[in-house]
Amino acid sequence: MKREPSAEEKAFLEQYRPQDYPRPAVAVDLVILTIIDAQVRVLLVKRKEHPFKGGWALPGGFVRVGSGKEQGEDLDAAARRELLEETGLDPDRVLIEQLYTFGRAGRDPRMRVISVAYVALVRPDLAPIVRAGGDVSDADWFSIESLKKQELAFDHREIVDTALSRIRGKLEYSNIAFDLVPLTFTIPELRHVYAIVLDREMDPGNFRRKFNRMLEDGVIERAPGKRITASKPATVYRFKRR
Amino acid sequence: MKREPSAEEKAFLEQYRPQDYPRPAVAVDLVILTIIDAQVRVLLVKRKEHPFKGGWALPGGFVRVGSGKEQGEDLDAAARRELLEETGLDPDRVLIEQLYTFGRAGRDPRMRVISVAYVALVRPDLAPIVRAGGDVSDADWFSIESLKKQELAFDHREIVDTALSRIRGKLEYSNIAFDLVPLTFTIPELRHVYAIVLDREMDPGNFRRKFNRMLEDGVIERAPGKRITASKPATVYRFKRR
DNA sequence: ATAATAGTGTCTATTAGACAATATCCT
DNA sequence: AGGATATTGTCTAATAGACACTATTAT
Repeated sequence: MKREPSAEEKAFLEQYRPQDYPRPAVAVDLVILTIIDAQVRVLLVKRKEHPFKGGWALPGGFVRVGSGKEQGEDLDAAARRELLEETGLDPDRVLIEQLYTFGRAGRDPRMRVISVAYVALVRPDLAPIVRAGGDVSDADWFSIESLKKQELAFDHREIVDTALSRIRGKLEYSNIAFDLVPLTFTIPELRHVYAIVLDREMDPGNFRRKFNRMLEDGVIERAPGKRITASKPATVYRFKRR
Repeated sequence: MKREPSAEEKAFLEQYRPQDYPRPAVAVDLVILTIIDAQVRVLLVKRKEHPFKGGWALPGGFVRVGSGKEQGEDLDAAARRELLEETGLDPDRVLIEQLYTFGRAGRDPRMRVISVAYVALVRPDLAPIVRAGGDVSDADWFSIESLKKQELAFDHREIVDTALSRIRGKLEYSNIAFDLVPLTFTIPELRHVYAIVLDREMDPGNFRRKFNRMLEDGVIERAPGKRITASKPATVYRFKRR
């Protein structure tokens, strides 16, 4: 929106003082997903402070809001900053997108907190470096399965569920699967990702046919080499982009 | 999340005082859509105050945040309240759902405002009563076409575009079309809604076949009477729910 | 040689789309 | 009777799923 404010409007803005109606705190929370040991995993951090001290929660933090002309950081920037801070991962190498905004009154007992949730997909070859960043005991990749028996802080379970449902939906009609697989991959490996995320077997033949259409569309291309497996080696491909 | 805080945590909460880091204002903005005169229309209101005084903007307002134990209203509640206040429409009779959260720094020149945008679909038979609520000159249904030449306040054009793109997408795989049509409708009427929203003609025969599957699935049912038209009258149906 | 799985082929059912043909009502 | 459009029918192409079959490698 590029426009030139009128003189009158400029004057208004000069003398404008925000009313002190109570304002909520605004946070970004991240659902950082990857695949480790054939399981979908979400990164959780152990809370150091009340409330839910010692409990597991999604990584996140408050959005930086400046004062005066400096209004602070964009929401996306806050999400990317948190990703970097909490995992050490380069936000440019990770798919990160806004998920949904959770703002139920009382979701944080301290005060009114509105949380803009983001989902991030981390390629499994990048996931191991995450631990290196912080104290191992303070962050861990929880499998979705184990989450069923794990209590989460705040409404973070609901946020995780929303994220999974979103990712499962997008798997059908988008290319996000390529963000859950190393830079080069075989068709069976990609198929496993689908099977793991959707939690159902995919027919190898039918999957390959779908995949071949992507090849024809130029979305992916062959990469050099073959992947050695316990049986017949598989052709290696790579996604075109990045 | 139902849980019993420990005594220590209770003590923590008792003495907790929110830090006075600057906080953003949080608003809900509504993209209220309907169909009038065979055009998709969005409800805009004329701004009474700076900035953008006299300009057209999406209806909306700040989320009510309490202080202390009273944390105020949920985001959905705020959206429903604004809908009622700005249009007089019963939120229970209107499809309303969260769209996306816009929080770019500088999007409001006064101060940092994070806007949780909602989309609402108003059945065309309910749309006329909207005017009655407020001053006619202060609110109007703008056709999408006319919006191209109409400047909007803040980043509201981006919000409207996001809403339209969302609605167009959902038209393909959900039942939202029934929220853009009167309680009873004919197949051609429903087809016109698709054609208007997607901005392309729909083949009458093919559309009917898709529609017949909904009939078989029990999503819709025949309603009494026939719709008299300029030519052959059409069978009347109704959506099963509400 | 055998196990395992990569990769191909075939058949069926479903759905979208183009388009022709018929039915029914208003004027 | 004629115009308009609701409604039905037909054909083709694209896609998904079930499943049989062949190919190639490690062991």
